[in-house]
Amino acid sequence: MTKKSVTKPPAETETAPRRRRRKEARPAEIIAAGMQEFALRGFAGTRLEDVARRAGIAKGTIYLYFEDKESLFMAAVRERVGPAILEVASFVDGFPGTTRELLQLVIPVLHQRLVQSDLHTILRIMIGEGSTFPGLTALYYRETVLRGRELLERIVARGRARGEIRDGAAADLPLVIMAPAIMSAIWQMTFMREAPIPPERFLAAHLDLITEGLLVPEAGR
Amino acid sequence: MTKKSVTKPPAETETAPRRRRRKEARPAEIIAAGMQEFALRGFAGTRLEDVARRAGIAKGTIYLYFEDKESLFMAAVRERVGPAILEVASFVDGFPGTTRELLQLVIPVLHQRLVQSDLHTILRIMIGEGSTFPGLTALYYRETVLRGRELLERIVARGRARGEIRDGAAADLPLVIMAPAIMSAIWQMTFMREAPIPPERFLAAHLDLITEGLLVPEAGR
DNA sequence: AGGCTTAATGACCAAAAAGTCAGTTACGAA
DNA sequence: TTCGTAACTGACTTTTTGGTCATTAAGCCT
Repeated sequence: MTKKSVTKPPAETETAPRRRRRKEARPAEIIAAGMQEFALRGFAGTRLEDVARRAGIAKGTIYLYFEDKESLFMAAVRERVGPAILEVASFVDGFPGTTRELLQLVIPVLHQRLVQSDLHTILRIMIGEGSTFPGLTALYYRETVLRGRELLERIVARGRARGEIRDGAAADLPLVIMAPAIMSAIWQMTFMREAPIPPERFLAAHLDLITEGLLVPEAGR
Repeated sequence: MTKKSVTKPPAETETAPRRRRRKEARPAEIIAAGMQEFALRGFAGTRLEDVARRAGIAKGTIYLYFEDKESLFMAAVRERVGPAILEVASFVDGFPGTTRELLQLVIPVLHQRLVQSDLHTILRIMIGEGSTFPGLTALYYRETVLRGRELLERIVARGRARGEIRDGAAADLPLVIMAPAIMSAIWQMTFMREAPIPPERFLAAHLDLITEGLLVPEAGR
């Protein structure tokens, strides 16, 4: 092996240039490729080399657009997560029906957004590696979790005002309303292989648990 | 720097020997130190060097007792998780009271075991890095998750037989019963810093949601 | 006290992957 | 057509860390 900083001899049909200059399109492509690799290997486990290959560029190009690996991930959070929450929030205000109907509308969307899409990837990375990267966690909390909490709180406040939601510890921590959706996302990512449970079953159980509770109304007190 | 494979010159007060031979105590100590580091940095992020320092030994000593990093983690799962589940399972059989009473007894224990103790560390690593290490996931599913599912299924079957649990999608997927506990564990590990919510609030909301449901019994249908 | 077994050590090795930069080339402007 | 800019490349450097092994010494046995 005596080659040393020698570039490859092209010598082939020069139909399409091997390189393209596409300053505008690159960032989005790199983010997309990054999310796919992050989903596969987690944050620490992802090699920028692989992200580059998936995006069809060289590793160095990534550093043209992003400071480092962490910046890339943060950019992904910003681009993907923001819109999802806003979309759900929009139809809570001014919804005409009962709380039951509202929940039956919102919870499926929650599942769809959390289990489908890239959101579950981000969720997984936050859980698994958040403590190693406090900056990521803070950003994710502000941009996603906090908005989600506000949304749920608005639903509960509305339901209470209409006399449709019981006072009690559950209503005091609206966050728990979405616990089954989170569990579903975790299950799909983690134990799908060992014991497949379709997301629809989680969704059905979720709706049933929240709207009806587990026990028969009159049983024991 | 000209030292080369030269050991340090002791030349100090020879009160206690710097090394001890303690074949029996080491494994447990290494596991304990490992769990602490895993909790702090995740699986991939943990340096065996740090585990060794925490255990007060040299890195090489770890390899005297464990094949590699993965074996160490697996040993930790086996040692910690097994007993916890069995303990809970024991008082479900032959419990005399109502399902409501049983849940009010079981769910707090679930929280305690999941949020306190090392269990939440293992949970976090499974979620975050399980897909990178399928062997770990399979072991964890067999030793923990499956046993937990069986436990919940037994509770639901018992409650149905006594006419205390409603038929419905929630009862068909007993797994969802523990969703709020998992959410609590995740919250403590991940967003504690951003927005502290004490585990007791999750526990209270959990009990309330499972036993009473969210909506007022008669509202809208 | 001397010898022997083996637990324990930590310098070292090799692999992997993040990050750098001198050189290459697409492509718009002159 | 030529030229200059800067997008792009990928070999190289650096850092990090899992895993090895020759050497040391604790502690038992005789």
